Amino acid sequence: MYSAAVNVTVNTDAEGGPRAGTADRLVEATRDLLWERGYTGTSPRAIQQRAGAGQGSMYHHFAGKPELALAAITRTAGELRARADGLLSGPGTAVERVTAYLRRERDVLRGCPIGRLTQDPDVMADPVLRAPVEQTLGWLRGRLAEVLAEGRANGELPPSVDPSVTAATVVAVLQGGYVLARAAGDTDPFDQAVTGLITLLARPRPA
Amino acid sequence: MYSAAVNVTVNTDAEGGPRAGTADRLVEATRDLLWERGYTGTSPRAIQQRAGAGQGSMYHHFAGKPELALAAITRTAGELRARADGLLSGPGTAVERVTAYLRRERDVLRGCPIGRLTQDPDVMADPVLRAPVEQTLGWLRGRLAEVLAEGRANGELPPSVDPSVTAATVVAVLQGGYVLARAAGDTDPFDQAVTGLITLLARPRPA
DNA sequence: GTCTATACAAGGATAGAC
DNA sequence: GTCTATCCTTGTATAGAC
Repeated sequence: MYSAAVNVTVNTDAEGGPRAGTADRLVEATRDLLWERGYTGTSPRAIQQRAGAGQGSMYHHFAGKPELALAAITRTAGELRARADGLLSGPGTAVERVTAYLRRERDVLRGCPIGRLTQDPDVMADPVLRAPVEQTLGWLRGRLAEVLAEGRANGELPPSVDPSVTAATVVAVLQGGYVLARAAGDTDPFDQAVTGLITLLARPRPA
Repeated sequence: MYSAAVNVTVNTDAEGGPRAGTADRLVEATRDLLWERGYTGTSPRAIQQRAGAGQGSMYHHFAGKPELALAAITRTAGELRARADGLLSGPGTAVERVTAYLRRERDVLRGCPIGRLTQDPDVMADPVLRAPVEQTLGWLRGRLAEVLAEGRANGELPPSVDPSVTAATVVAVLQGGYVLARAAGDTDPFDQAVTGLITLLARPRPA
């Protein structure tokens, strides 16, 4: 079994930066590769090459591929959560904050680094690797539901808009928007999906 | 280069059925494995075992993994399109047909067999394999846009509902719903995402 | 901590017998 | 058409020297 904690030399440089320690560089390389190629498509060799580390070095810092993946996924999940919370807990009305989150700048054609893991059977089959994926997306739906509930409470949104249900719709539009954009090789479908949702959400209530 | 045409012995049995020809069984096995494990995660060996065919047999019928994958993807794309069109061109008002399509029975936890290929870098990197993915999802958006345009024309939907834009939203909710369901290990988030969308779509227009 | 050597299964395919 | 033998590369890791 491998644990969530990773031994990383204390390092004042930014994570993964040019002067980062070897362990950090390995984690950053793994993050990139998981995002691009998924778990199955990512080999230890490829990680080592991208990190500029040797075989022995990698296995000194990490027990193997699953442990490295866990470190990578955990770090990515933390960042995703922090950025989402920054916008959803920021200034503005409820609908404005949800809109800001939907419209925030994204690397659309690369897709969601957490959502994509959902398609990786080896990740989903391993409870340890799966947990951060499940938790992150679960948290996001919950946080969005809170904001939507605010909006309903203060009359921005009609009573027909169930917060939990609508939160699922919002996250689904993002995750699905990535799929459409990648299929089309173009960010347009993503932007359209988001625009369509915002239009439906912001439509003035029936008098 | 491999082509889209596949030599399949004329066979009165259902495709992939118990008495299907070897070529058909290979294609069916490939379809299953692509759906479950993606392109990178699917080996020729695994295909042969699932199809009950030997090495030599497989390479007699197909030039290699990419050609098999193309046959599998093409068949899956055709089925997806036929089923969607059946509902979208069926009876009922525009909103009813879109709702019927959204609510149709699905193997939610397995996800979309076409959408998932979007996450496979080796598929997306190959124009031949990529084309059916791009076309199928593009066609679906277009067909939905037509139905939504009908709905707007006859007053079911308000003028604010742009058909193309909303079609992207509809497909995104489905594709993203799969992601959420798989992450949660539960079909609920999918159903919620769909319900949320239908609620927003069917909301009576402001007087 | 990092390097090199070694190991062995699996991926992906070809050759030629039957 | 199908089977077996063979081939080379890559995936994933261990062992031990430096």
